[in-house]
Amino acid sequence: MQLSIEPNNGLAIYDQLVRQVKFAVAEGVLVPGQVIPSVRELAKQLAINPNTVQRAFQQLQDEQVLQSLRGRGMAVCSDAKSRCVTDRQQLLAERLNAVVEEALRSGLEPPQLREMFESSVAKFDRGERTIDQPGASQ
Amino acid sequence: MQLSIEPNNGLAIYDQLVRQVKFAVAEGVLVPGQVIPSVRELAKQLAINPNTVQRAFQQLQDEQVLQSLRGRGMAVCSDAKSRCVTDRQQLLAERLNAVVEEALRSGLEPPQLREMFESSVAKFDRGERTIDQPGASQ
Amino acid sequence: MQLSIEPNNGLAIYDQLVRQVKFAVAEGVLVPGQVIPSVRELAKQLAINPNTVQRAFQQLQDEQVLQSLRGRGMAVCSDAKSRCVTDRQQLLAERLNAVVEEALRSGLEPPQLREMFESSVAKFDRGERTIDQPGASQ
Amino acid sequence: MQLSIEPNNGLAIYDQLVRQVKFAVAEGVLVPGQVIPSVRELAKQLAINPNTVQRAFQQLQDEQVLQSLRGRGMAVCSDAKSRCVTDRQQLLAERLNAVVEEALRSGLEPPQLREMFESSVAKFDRGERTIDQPGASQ
DNA sequence: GTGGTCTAGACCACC
DNA sequence: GTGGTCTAGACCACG
Repeated sequence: MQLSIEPNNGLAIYDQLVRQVKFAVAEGVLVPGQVIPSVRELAKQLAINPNTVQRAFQQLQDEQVLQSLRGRGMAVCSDAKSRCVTDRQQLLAERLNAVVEEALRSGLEPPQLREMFESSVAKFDRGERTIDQPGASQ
Repeated sequence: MQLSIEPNNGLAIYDQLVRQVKFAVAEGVLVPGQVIPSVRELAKQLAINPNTVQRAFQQLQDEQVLQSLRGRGMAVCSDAKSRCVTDRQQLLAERLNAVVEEALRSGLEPPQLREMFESSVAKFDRGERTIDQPGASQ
Repeated sequence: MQLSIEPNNGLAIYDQLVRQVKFAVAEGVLVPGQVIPSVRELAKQLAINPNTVQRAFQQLQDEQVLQSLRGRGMAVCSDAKSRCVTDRQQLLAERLNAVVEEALRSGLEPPQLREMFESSVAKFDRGERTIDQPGASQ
Repeated sequence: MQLSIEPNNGLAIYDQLVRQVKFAVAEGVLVPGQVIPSVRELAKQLAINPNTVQRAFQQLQDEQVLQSLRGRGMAVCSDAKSRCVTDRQQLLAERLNAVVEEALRSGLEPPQLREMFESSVAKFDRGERTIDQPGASQ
């Protein structure tokens, strides 16, 4: 698993962790049953406070994405994948809706908005990404 | 001018005000030179603290959208409109970019994303909006 | 007498008036005994609030630069000139002192400061002034 | 870091703080990356309201002199020094220009002004300062 | 009346 | 512990 945090991007660090873990599960990078690195391990690796990792794990446990295996660590819940997939879909849909609504309400015409949208897709295709994701193109 | 604040939507109140004023200027609801309602007036009208309004106005002054006329009130800067228009365009583009990038990075294929996008546009066209805009549906 | 006000230069309007009148007296543009334009006249001419002019005159009266002649208007006090001259000198000296002190305290060396000073003098000589003063160069 | 505020000197307290912090960065008293005392700490130390300190810090953040490290404090931006140095130079130049211009416009002749200037420099050299600077006389 | 500043005290999210 | 936001109420300078 490859996690990365961006301080000061407006999102809380623990929130970035929660989202990234969910995404990893949704995409199959993390499979149900798999034991993930310990709190201390991750904290050291990401150079953040262990409390912050702990908080993210707590939330993931509350949402039944992770479960604690006594003495062995945290593992991905067996039924987490479907939950994460739909979670992500819904989250994306909501955000997309919000942006589209604001754009149209502010007077932008659908054709212009469509153009902006296609431009964003094209920009991604050209490999302009804010965060590198090695191997993501395969 | 019709301002409205939504508490607890994640955005600070003063930030909501800043954005709404900028949008109003961008759309011509507020025209350059126009003197806007006083701090106390707006605070009473929106049922928030005058300091909060003051803070928003301060930021708008820093960004050269408003200017203070000593003893007379706050007025829209003469060259504020173009600034606000480009501001809004850029802000929307950034948010759209972010959503698109996240969607594609998480494995969604462009065709599916396009479908979601069109669905959002259609939903808006059908008049499903979080905030009513009287008469906007025709 | 030629007065001019610059709104929003940080200085209060009534203060600008006070200073300009004092300067005019110091330079002999206004001579002792001379009756100056009425409050209403000046207010209309400068497009400012009569209250503001009144306030400036009040202060000038307090400082014995102007005196009210019942039914005739405000006139320059007979002994105002010397007072205004020294006033101005002292004011300038204080401000110059303050700038020099801050510059030197912040580590700037006297030669460099001298250079800045001469550059300012030269800039003025070249006619680069923030406020036009027609005929001032003769 | 040694900050001090002078109430009622015409400048707002938060503005005095902003300037002093910038100066401290410009002179290297505060170095990039350094975490400065907390809002509450400074407020207690200077006997002013935490909100006032917070306001100054907010402005310094807007000007990219400080950055907030969530939960850890405020730190000097890595590229703040050069910005602060030029800021200060420019500010001093502007003030010097203003004084020189006013002096010359009011009829003072360059030689006399030069004399006043040298007198200010000499006064500083003799150690007459409004604020003590221990050891600065050597 | 207007904006600008400051204080006091509270609550929140984050580390 | 940290910074960030908000409220309540006060005082000032200005027009």
